[in-house]
Order: sequence, then C-alpha cells, then structure tokens
Amino acid sequence: MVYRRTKKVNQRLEARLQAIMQAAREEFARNGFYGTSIKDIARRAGVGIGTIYLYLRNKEALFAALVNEAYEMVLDRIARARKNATGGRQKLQASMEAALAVLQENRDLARVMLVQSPAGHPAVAEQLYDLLRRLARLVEEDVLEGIARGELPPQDAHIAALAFVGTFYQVVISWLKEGIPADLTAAGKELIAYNLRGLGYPVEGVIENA
Amino acid sequence: MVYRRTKKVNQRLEARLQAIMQAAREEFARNGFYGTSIKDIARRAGVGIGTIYLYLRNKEALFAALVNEAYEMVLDRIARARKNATGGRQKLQASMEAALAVLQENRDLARVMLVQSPAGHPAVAEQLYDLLRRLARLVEEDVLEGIARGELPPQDAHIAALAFVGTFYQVVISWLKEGIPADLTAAGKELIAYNLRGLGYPVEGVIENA
DNA sequence: TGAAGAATTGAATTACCGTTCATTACATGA
DNA sequence: TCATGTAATGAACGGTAATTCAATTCTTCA
Repeated sequence: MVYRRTKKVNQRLEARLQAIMQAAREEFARNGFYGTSIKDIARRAGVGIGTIYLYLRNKEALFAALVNEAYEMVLDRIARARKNATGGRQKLQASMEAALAVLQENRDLARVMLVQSPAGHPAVAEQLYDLLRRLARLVEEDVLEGIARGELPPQDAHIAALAFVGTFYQVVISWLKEGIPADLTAAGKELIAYNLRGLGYPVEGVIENA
Repeated sequence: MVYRRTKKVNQRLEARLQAIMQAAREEFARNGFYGTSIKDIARRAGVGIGTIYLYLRNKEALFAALVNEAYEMVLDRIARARKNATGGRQKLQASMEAALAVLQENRDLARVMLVQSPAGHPAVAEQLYDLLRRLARLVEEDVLEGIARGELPPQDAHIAALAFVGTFYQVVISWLKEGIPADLTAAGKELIAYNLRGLGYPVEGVIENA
C-alpha cells in the first residue's frame, strides 16, 4: 500500500462536503426540492456532478440532511434554554425566545425546513410536522403545569398548544417570505405577550371589564 | 354543418368536467401534486388520458383550478359572515366561525389548498400565502378598529393579525393531518377565546393579578 | 341512412433529471 | 520517479410522466 490519506486531504474532503452542503442550503432555500437539480448544486459548489454522489447517497439524502440539521438545531437550542427556566411561564418564554433567535441566525436553513420541506419527498416533509408536534407537546406540558398551579384557567391544553405554536409559525413564515417583521426577535416580544394573554396569564395591557 | 351540440351533450360534457375535477380533488388531496399523475386522475374519473386535455390546459392548470376554488370559497364565506356583524369583535368572531365551518364541509379541498399546495408549483403555492395574507389583513383592520374604540390595548396590529391567523392555520392542519380535534367547529370555541384574550379583549377565564 | 363534424382515446413522442461508471487527474511513499 | 491506489468528472443511461395526435367512436340532422 502506497497511499494513505494525509491530514491535508482529509481537510480538503471536509471542506468540499461543507461546500456542497452550503450550496444545497442556498439552492434548496431559494428554489425548493423539485426546483433544484443536482447540476445546480454542483455548479454552485464548484464540483462535478458525480462528486456529490461521493459524499451523499442521493438527492433526497442531501435534502433530508439539511432538514434534519434544522430540526436538531431548533430542538437543541430550545432544550438548552428550558434548562435554565423554572415554572410553566418561564419555560414558555425561554422557549419562544430561543426558537426565534436560532431561526433568525440561520435563515437559509429555516427556509429549507419551514417553507421548502413540505414540497419535498413526503418522508422528509413529515419532519416539519414532527417538529411542530414536539414543540406543541412541550407547550402543552407547560400549560398543564400552569393550570395545576392555578396560574391558568382550565382549558383545552392541546388546542392552546397548537394555537401557541401556530402564532410563531405564521410570524416566522411572514418573516421568511416577506421580510416582515424585519427583526424576528424584536417582534417576539409582542408575540410572547399575545400568547401569555391568550393562555390566561395576567399581562399588563389588558383592559379590565369592558 | 350537420352537427350542433344538443343540450344533452352539453350536460354530459359538464358532468365529465365535474368528474375530472372531483377525481383530481381526491387524488391531489391524498397524494399531492407530484405524487399524482394524470393517468391516476384519468383512471379515477373513468376517462382517457387525452380527454383531460380537452377540458383543461395541463396538469398545473387543473391543480390551480382546485386551489382557486378553495380560495374563493373561503373568502366568499367569510365575506358573507362579516356582512351581518358590526364591530371588531363580532366581525372577528363571525369570520372565525365561518372559516372553520367551510373548511370542515370541504375537507378534500382544504387538504389540497392547505397541505398540498405548498408542494405544488411555486406559482400555485403562492395562492395559499395570498389567502393567509388577505385574512391577516382583515384581522388587522378589526384589531385597529378595536384599538381605536378603546376596546383593545395599543399593540402591533400586524403581528397580532399574523398570530391570530396562525392559530387557526395550525389547528386546521392538525385536524387535516391527524384528525385532532375531531370536530373543528367545536374546537373553534376554545380557539376564539384564546385569540380574543390574546388581543386583549376581556374574556371570562382570565385569572386576575397573580 | 350516411356525410360531416365533434369527442374520445392511449400509444408514441418528448423532455427532463437523477444516477452510474469508464476515464482522467491527483496523492502517496518506497 | 513510478507503482498503486484514491478522488473527481461529466457524458451516457434509464426511468418517469406530461403532452400530443392519428385513428376511432359517437352525434347530429338532411
């Protein structure tokens, strides 16, 4: 044997993989799964078509890797934020801020996951709904905790959790598609107030008895 | 000229068009734009492949016609509901109930528009976002009216409107994908309360000052 | 009834794109 | 340097499915 990978080569391979992933992130974010061809990604990454298949099984695996990246990122960030919070209300607030921050920092990835993944292969599309379901479950737990402590009025915690997640989803979609609000985390303040009021937490700004 | 369409033929043509549209509604609702072939639709409608092209320009036009049907239906139903309501709060409530009712009555069409259209051609996908934008605009007007009358606290009406629409979207998606809630209009009551509280309307169930 | 035109059909055409693989270029170290 | 293996490449392949159109069937009415 007269050839063994040297460190330099390993670095080049790693850099190439990253170039391909980055090119895919940009292309898929802009043009979606079916609107992006392997050729497009190869061109943007500056590699040959066949090269992509040395690094990833196929087009779907490439797309799925990106969606999964976004999925893990959001869940991970939220989980860490919740560690430092106690009580339903604080956990909710920390989760919301963490989610908006991580999306704002990774716009392309957010587009791939939230806007383009439903247009991909069904198996991949499911991951978005799975993320939303998991987020809703977290919210539901917090709501149930709030009700148990008497901080919240009795209510259908499942519906409330869906509503809660829905507000974020819609605002993020608007941010991704129209650029409004321009600053996602700033808009988050309004959004948090809306949801805390919606759940029944006392928040300043409510006008007493009409 | 020895042939002129008779009434009977016109009826057959109309019935065929409807059969094709209905078949497309069912296939697209279940399998999405890319997961449905013209052959599938033709088979379900009981016509030849070529026949479909006598009635509709192409696959995209067929899909777009369905999305447009849903779009018009929802807007029309909401517009009529709002006619009989006065004041921001009542208009909001009437709109919400109308939207949920019309979706519940047309589940396949709702699936095509809300679940499958994002997966279709970009031009068609835009229509869903356009609908959501228009609904948000209606909500925003009502919120501004509420603020002007002093019934609502000052707030970012645009964010509130997005949040409002988002709660409905999420619950409807859950209903379409998982069948939960089983009864959409029943769940609407919770949802309406959530949003009215979120906006700042006084609603029973808020716990005073923690 | 049969000539004229309309409606229907599905096999053939066409276009597209993901994937493969024979070939070339590169890297290693004896 | 060169023998040996690795990495990279893109033309060619293959499968899929939308769309077309020549041939057929149906409808009308003189």
